Amino acid sequence: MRTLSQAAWVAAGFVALAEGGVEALRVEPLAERLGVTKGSFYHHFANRRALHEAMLDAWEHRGTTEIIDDIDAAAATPAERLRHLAHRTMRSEPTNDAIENAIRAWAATDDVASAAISRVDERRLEYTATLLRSTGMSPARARRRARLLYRILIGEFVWRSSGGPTATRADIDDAVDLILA
Amino acid sequence: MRTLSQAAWVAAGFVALAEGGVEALRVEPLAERLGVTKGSFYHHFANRRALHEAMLDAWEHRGTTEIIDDIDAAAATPAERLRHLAHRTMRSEPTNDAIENAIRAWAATDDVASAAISRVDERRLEYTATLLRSTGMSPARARRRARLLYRILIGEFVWRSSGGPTATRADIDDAVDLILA
DNA sequence: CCATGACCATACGCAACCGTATGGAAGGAG
DNA sequence: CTCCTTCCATACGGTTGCGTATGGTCATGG
Repeated sequence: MRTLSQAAWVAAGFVALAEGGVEALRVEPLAERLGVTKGSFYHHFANRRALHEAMLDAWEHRGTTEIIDDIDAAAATPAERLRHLAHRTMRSEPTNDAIENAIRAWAATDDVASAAISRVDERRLEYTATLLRSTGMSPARARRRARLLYRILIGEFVWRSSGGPTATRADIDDAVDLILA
Repeated sequence: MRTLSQAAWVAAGFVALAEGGVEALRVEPLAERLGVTKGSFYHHFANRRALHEAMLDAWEHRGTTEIIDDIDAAAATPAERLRHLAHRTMRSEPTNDAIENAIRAWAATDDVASAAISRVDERRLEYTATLLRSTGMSPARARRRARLLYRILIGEFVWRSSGGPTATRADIDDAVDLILA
């Protein structure tokens, strides 16, 4: 007997989130997509809001440690790690883009989402600043340049998903060079 | 007798858009906010979608010519104009941030919104690239740097509205200096 | 076996909206 | 004054979705 779990609902939620934003996180459509009725949903979750918060939790965990570990493993020197971070952002899957952007847009009107994404942003930012300091940059400048790079990456994500151009390899390398200058 | 117009509905729509995103653009809540009933709405618009498109039209006109004219009038040299453009973005009103971000998020799932914002982006980008070329930069590099600056500005808008830090004057000046380097 | 709990279907009440149909008030044109 | 148009109120039907209540099924431990 094939039975569902909270995780299955969360996974389906991310698909819906990527396709239609937060407003697409509706119980009955999700149930139909999963081939069950909402009786199942309300067995696993107290209400719609509980799914939202479970999704934010899951995303927060994946959004921090996963990326950082991956980059640490893939490159050795700080400059190479920065480049890898930027390129990874550039060629991220469209679904990931859409999820991240949907959550960021969501955060504009939801305090819990805002708090979650702020924690993720802060960890990524601190990681980036640490890399920059490792290249010999002063702490204040490293922090400022990290914020700048982070703005560029957010801009790339958001612009791309609203019809903008995809950054080329040269674009990314140019940006990283400027950050390191 | 105080009577409404399409423009009044569009203006109320922008307030709602800034507060709650596209999903807040609902006919009956808007009517209540305006102190009328939806009978008025359906006199001025064929349906909900017509309001959406009227708003996109209005926003597209304001988002291009207005800003560019303002900057051309406020500063003379290309470098000064770039700096003014960046600072203007930095200290834009929260309401404008919210509207722009809401439309950009909207564009991820709506073709008409996507087309509108793409036209606005292209005009701003071309304007920025022209400024950069005026400083003696090569066309290809100017175009690339313009895209980079645009990513920074989008990142600033979006990040700020999702709980991120507001760029300081030093941040902005630093970024403009890098773009011009 | 059978009793219990996990998992889900079904059915219901309720609320928020969309869009339509219709009539009424108000002001100007003739 | 009368008619016509503009603008809006009221009332209605229909859809979508939330949350609850209740019962059914199936596996499993005792």
